[in-house]
Amino acid sequence: MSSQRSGVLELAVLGLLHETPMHGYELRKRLNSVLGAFRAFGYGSLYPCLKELLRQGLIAEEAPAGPTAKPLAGRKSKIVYRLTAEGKERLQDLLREAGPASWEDDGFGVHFAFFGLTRADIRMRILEGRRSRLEERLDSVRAAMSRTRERLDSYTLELQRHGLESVEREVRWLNELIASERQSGPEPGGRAGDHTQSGSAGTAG
Amino acid sequence: MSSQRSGVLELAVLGLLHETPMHGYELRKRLNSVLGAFRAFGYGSLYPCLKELLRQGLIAEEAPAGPTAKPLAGRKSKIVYRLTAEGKERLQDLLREAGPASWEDDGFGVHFAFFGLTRADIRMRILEGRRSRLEERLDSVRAAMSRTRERLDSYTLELQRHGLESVEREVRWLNELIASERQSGPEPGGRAGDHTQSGSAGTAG
DNA sequence: GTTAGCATGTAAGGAGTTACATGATTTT
DNA sequence: AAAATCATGTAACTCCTTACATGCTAAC
Repeated sequence: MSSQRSGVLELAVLGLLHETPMHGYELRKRLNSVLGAFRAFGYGSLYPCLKELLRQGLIAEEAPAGPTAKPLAGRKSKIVYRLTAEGKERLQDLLREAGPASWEDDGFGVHFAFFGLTRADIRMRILEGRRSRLEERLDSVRAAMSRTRERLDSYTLELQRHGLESVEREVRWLNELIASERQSGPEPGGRAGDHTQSGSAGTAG
Repeated sequence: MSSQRSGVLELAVLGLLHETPMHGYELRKRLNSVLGAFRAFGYGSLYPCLKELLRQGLIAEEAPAGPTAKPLAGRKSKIVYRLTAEGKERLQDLLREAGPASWEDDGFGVHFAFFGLTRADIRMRILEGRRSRLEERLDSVRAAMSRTRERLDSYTLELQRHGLESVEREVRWLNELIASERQSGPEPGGRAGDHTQSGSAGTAG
């Protein structure tokens, strides 16, 4: 029955509101701009999510700046949301989560979008996790392709070929990112702490 | 409450059973081999789907070959499914559907996997529909990127860049496929009819 | 003064996923 | 006869999508 417990949206909303307060409509545009090519949300997902985050006290309505700037007559105008202290904590928790969910397609994209707020060691774990996940996929597809060369017509083969190449391409991309991360913050001891950005998302192409 | 009305699974299952009868376990493996890198299903999706297709009379249990080859004592062994006449009709209907659903990520992949069973004119419409869809996406992402160059950190930018490149790559792939299709079957008049394969999924790289 | 776009929401439901439960068959 | 793996199934749940309903605000 609704409630939007977790999912990518929660992280995305908290992450965006961490930058600056915003109202829903604006949030949605920015959401689809940041997640860009690989994910899109509609209002039907966003507003229920905001409602739930509000209920949990992770976000709050911003007090309207000017003194009685339109005294909200029948209650229907822009509602600007901001992150609460609990919301910031929750965001940090989500950003520290480096489990399987962070290397599935959806989870990875959103986590990556907020790498700027993520600790270097977590970034590395997510990048490596994602890479293993993709390599598993490559293995199983390649295995399936060689198994008796299951009679496949040319279109199916072409689809497989293109799929494989896409995944291989992403693996190369991850390799570059990982190399670039190692350069900027080798994490010498068991260090853990500040999460200010330090990696520069390699222009290593 | 369940029922699996449409969705990609129905097409995929009917398409696979069109080649040859199979039981569920086998079907699932082949499913994940054909759809390979871009989609995977579990039993929790497949079996309810088979159940529903059975209910609709689109598939049927194959009569066990040998005479009373294990008289199915407590009913628990391999169940081989085959396509019925209605199932074949339904498959043809699905293969003729070239609407928005056929150029979204999921729908496109599955439709493409069965291009061998699809009429040439429909193939073309789907390829072109997919291409427009991706070009829309490119436009909106590029627009978002240039709009005041929304302050984005380096990771977000890197994500956008990689996303754009992936989509551009797919567009190029589609262009090659479309060119290759035009060569083999230019569809001279208002021709419509046979759906035997004739395109050869261009090795035009 | 009416179209167009900004802004907020809800109800119903689709399409799978997860976790579980269980039996049959082959391998060691 | 124990372990692995083949094989089938269900209940509960998740997360989002679609379609709808509404009102405000600026431009023409």
